[in-house]
Amino acid sequence: MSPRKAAVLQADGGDRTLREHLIATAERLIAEHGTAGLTVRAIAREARVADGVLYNHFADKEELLALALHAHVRSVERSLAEPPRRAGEGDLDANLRAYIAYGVALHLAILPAFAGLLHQPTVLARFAGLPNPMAGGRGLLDELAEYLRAERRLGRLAPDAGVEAAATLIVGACHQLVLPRLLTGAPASFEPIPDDVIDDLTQTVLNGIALPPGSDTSGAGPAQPHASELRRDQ
Amino acid sequence: MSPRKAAVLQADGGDRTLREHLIATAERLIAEHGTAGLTVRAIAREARVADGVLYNHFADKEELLALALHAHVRSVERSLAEPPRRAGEGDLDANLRAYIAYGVALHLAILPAFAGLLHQPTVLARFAGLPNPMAGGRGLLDELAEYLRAERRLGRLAPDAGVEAAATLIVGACHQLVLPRLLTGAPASFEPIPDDVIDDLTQTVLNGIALPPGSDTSGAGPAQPHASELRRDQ
Amino acid sequence: MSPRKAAVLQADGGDRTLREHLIATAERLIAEHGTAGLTVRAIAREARVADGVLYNHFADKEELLALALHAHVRSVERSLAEPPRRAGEGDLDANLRAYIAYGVALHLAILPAFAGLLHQPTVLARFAGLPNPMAGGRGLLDELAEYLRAERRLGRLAPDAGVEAAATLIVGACHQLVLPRLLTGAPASFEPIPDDVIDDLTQTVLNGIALPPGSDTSGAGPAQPHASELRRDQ
Amino acid sequence: MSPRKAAVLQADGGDRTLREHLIATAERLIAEHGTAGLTVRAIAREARVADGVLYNHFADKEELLALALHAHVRSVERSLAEPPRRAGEGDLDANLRAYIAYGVALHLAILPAFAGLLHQPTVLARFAGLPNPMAGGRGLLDELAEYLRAERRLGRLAPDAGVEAAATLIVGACHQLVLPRLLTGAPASFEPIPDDVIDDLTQTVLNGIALPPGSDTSGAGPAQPHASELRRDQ
DNA sequence: CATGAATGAGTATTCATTCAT
DNA sequence: CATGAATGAATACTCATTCAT
Repeated sequence: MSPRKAAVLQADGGDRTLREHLIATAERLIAEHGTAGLTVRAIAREARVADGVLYNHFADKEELLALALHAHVRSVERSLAEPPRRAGEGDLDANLRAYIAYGVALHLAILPAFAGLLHQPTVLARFAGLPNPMAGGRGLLDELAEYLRAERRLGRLAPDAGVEAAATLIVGACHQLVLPRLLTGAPASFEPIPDDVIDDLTQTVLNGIALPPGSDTSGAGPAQPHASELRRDQ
Repeated sequence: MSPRKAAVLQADGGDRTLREHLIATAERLIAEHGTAGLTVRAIAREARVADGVLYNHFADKEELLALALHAHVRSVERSLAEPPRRAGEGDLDANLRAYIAYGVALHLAILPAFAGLLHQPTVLARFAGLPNPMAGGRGLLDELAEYLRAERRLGRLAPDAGVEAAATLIVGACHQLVLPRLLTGAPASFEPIPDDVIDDLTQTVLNGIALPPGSDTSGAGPAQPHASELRRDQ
Repeated sequence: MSPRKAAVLQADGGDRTLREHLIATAERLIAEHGTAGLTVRAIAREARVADGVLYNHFADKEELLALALHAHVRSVERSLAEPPRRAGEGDLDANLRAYIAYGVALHLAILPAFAGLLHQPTVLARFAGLPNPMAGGRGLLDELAEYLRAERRLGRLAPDAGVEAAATLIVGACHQLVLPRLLTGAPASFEPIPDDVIDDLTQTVLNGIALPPGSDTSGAGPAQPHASELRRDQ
Repeated sequence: MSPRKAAVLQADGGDRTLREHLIATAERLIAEHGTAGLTVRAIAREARVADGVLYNHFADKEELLALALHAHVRSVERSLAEPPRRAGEGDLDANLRAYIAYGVALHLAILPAFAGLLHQPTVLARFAGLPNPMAGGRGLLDELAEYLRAERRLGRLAPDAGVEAAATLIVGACHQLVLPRLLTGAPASFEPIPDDVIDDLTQTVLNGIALPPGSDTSGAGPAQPHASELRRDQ
């Protein structure tokens, strides 16, 4: 008399609801092929489940997609070595490098999934409504800014360091390293970003590109105020 | 002797070809709603023209899209104050700010248009075949890197400045400032980025966030080598 | 547990699948109007069914056409008295007549269906892939030639009889009797070929048209070698 | 003040009307690629003439096609060595062979053109209304029958020869030799029919395939009346 | 509550025909 | 009378969604 269970779940341990099974299946398809061109039928077939079952558990395709996207992001986050959350520990330099590596890996895994949804505001809105909406760049950005703020508080960064700007630069660089690949190649099988590129980004953010203090281009005093004198005081 | 003219062109000034009219219409639709979900019929209806007329002027939808995209990019570029191409002129600080402002505005206007095409490589390929394929991020990146390299050559930047990294950071930041908006709203409704955000980015790239030379957090010597000593020599 | 059933099937006896219903409908349309100009929508409308339903049961239009064509050919074959397959039995004369009658009736019913496909080789290829690909003329030709060869082996035909030629003549005559009708009317309105036409063909193939042996037109010897002396030995 | 002339005609000698030019162009296209898939635009482009000009000279596409088809048939006829029209002259044998060769060549050139029209009754009706509608098999059939009738009258054929049947068999064989090629291969570049195939057909029609007079299969008298005794008298 | 066939609006593209110039 | 761009109905096919079983 209890409600029928989908065959595919009986084959399983049986401790997963069909709803969860569908989300997991959609998540896997999103991870493998991105969101674009993903049809309801493909999900149902991959889940070894009837087409219409989706509508017993979700309002529509968009709700399922939002949930699957969410699950995808969370599982990507889980699979990556977390960037250092505690300021003051370890090498500042290495910590920053870890953030960059993390951001690149995160975007590499997540951006393709979002690419197909940019014109589906309802999916994104639903996604935003879910707990832990860390993805999309915003979450990482805030976390990094917070970390940098803490480091600044601890005196490991310049007291006038533009931490929000630095966070934007770093997370943005992660996008920039990933985007060109999305425009040209297959979603999977991307080669890793070379270490020296990440090193250069780290050092450049730390030190900037202005002339070092005391240098002189003309021999007759600085033609322009030294960068360190410009800091925040413009 | 001349063939019939489309009704919509007679109502107009009348000196525009239907081909131009169609490109302009598609361009407007792209600017307003992005490329994704843009149908041939929507373009024809918006242009107040029969469905099939498109194929009298373009090989297929993709050709029209590529041309409209191109027109969109060019008109955006035309509407923006160009960044300084000549190194050594003007304020380095102001030049960088101009680049950032330009990049942000460019991406703000252009990214939504490209977003829908991430999975239609053929349109992108056709677009790349058109003259002035500067957009897409790549062009700006190279141009900025080249500018920075020239400034470094002129001695207006640190001799060991990571110009490629800086370019990546800056262009990436432009993406980062725009991407979150893509996930929430319609392209047409995007507001400009505040000036102080751009200023902060500029200063941070120029000066970095490391502790200034000579500063000391513990009074017992630097716990870690000073940033300027790390430069390129690790 | 079972999914919905098409409304049109409920009105029917109800024991037919929609797939069968679609094939039968297409078959009827082919029988009535031939294959050419037959659209997917026409089939769906005639079957009182939604447009897209076709693609739940067939890969594409061509598969349905090939199957309907196949069904048409089989039902025509079933409706016709089969020609004698065993040589040596019955009247040679009557056997031949039966072959001709069969061929004419077959072509009369089948040629219009194939006519529209002369330039759609893919449908023909799929059709050829189905079991019992006897139609199209080739099958009947081979079968008839084989039958005649057997009769010759049994001594019921002249030892030098041109059985392949005879088969070509007979099957060709079947075409010839049908083709002119294709050019003028609708397939459904074709009337059967009169019996005496078939008789004449039979006798002419059996006996030829040359002068009988021993006859003489001029009284001064044959102006040309007698036909029977020409047999195969020229 | 005289009506404008199409540019393409001025380049010509100028003694051809545009109507004739269009018919000739369509004829050439039909000869090269058949009737199927032949578009009005293709004809106009090939004729180097505006699309709409067709409708100044013909009621519609179908009228032009019927006329072009007619012209095609006539020009094919003109290009072929005519079969012997005069009975009593030459070798009967050779004459028949010439008819077969003619029929095969005629059908090879003409059938592809008709293939695409089998479902356009209006084109065919218009074609039938034109003078000299010899094609389609009917014309050749009648001519051959008439020739055979004359030979019979002259005593060069059996007095009870089934000339209509023989004509049907021969013309039909011509179809049969051509049709299989149409179903499988490219319209052009067909290899010629081997001479011995034509010889066999000729001899078989002349002599039939029945047992020769006086032969006996069982030694106990003919199991069935001899073919020559069956002639016309059943 | 699962099933999966049925639905039908929607997609890009073609092409005979019209008609202002 | 020629022009050739404009027209729009038609084509095969897709896919999110529904619903009787």
